[in-house]
Amino acid sequence: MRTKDRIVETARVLFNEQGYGAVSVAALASACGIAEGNLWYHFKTRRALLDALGERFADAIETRLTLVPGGDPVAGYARLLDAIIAEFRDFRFLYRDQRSYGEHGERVAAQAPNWIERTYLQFESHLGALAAAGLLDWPQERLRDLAINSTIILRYGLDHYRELGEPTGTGTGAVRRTLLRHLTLFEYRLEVGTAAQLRAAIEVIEAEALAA
Amino acid sequence: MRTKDRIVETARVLFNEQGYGAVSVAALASACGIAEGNLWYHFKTRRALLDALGERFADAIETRLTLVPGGDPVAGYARLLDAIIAEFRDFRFLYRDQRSYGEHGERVAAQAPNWIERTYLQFESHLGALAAAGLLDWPQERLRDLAINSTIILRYGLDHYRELGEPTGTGTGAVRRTLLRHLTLFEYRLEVGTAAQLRAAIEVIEAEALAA
DNA sequence: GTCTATAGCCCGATAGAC
DNA sequence: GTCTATCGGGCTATAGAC
Repeated sequence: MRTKDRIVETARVLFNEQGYGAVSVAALASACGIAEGNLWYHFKTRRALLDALGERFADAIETRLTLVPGGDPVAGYARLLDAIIAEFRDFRFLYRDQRSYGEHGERVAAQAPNWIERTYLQFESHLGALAAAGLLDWPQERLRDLAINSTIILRYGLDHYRELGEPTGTGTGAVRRTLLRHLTLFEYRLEVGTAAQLRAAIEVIEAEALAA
Repeated sequence: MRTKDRIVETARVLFNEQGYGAVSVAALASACGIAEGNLWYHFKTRRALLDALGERFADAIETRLTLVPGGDPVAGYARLLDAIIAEFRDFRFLYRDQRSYGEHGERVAAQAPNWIERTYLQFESHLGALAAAGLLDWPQERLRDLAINSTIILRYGLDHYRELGEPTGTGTGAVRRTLLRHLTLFEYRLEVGTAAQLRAAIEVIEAEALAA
């Protein structure tokens, strides 16, 4: 199964770099160092390859969604930011190139709206934990709006900075800027030390992305 | 020149509906009721057609960017919302299908970052006008962040609701939801009557989109 | 499992008659 | 300006030898 996995991983990287529609099966096989026919042996259709990546994507999301507040709420929120940014980065083409393939695979198509709703709830619970600990001064009834707006800004941050003409590759600071942008939504209501901790966490996430 | 204009307009609608990459020149010619060769006469390359649409797009943006505060700041802000939503709707494929063509045309590619920056400033000045009139209670130093975050949420609202599995065509309420979503950023700091006026304006914009 | 070879299709673009 | 006819190329996918 080693070749099959290498195909999937190489495809993920190439799709992220060049776009799903711009990577032909021939180019992918070449990048894998195998013949094109061999790739067709492992994946009967181009679509089957996309679906395999969709399954990986679904697993990553479900894992991230298990992150619930507990212990230090600041550290918990930093972990959530780290995980969601990694998700956006590792499966960027799935977020970006949706028009290049008719529809997602069954699992992704069926679950995507549900994942977004649960992401809202996840952010709401983490932000609620900060509020409950007295670190975030935010009224309960506006917590859901804050969670939704945070999710949207994190989700589209990289796309937005690309449209602004800034590079979005690793080490360009686009991740950092996206995280700081979402922080502007509520930083002025954070306890000073908490704000500093989150800013420090953001620098760590950016540095980790650079190392990876 | 009537045929040429009809090609451009038909292309705009089809690209918005089906995506730039999904509309072949043959399909476009068929939709225009002309032969494919005739279309090649009017546009030497598929790319030339895209550039023609890019010019229209640039004109629409420059027109929208001329909207400056003056007179009633609430009415002025409502006009801005109306114009920017129309822009997102009329040239949706240019915002959405950027991966389907290598790069934008010269004018769009060169100006896009500048347009975004000026849009930030435009929102900042309109929100500032509301604040200056005592209708929005928002500190001067956080006005720019509010403007940027508003811009981002308006820009990606339709995309987000589509990912949420909701229809985004005309009359589906996606425009309304997008506008209301951006309003959650500062509605709680608006004077009550102003909030009501903006909500009413949003209903008008949604109704107009339905009629058009 | 991996390869070579090739079928079959659709696309963007051209040539040339009217 | 508009048409019909066609070319060359790249792509997904298949057939079959090793």
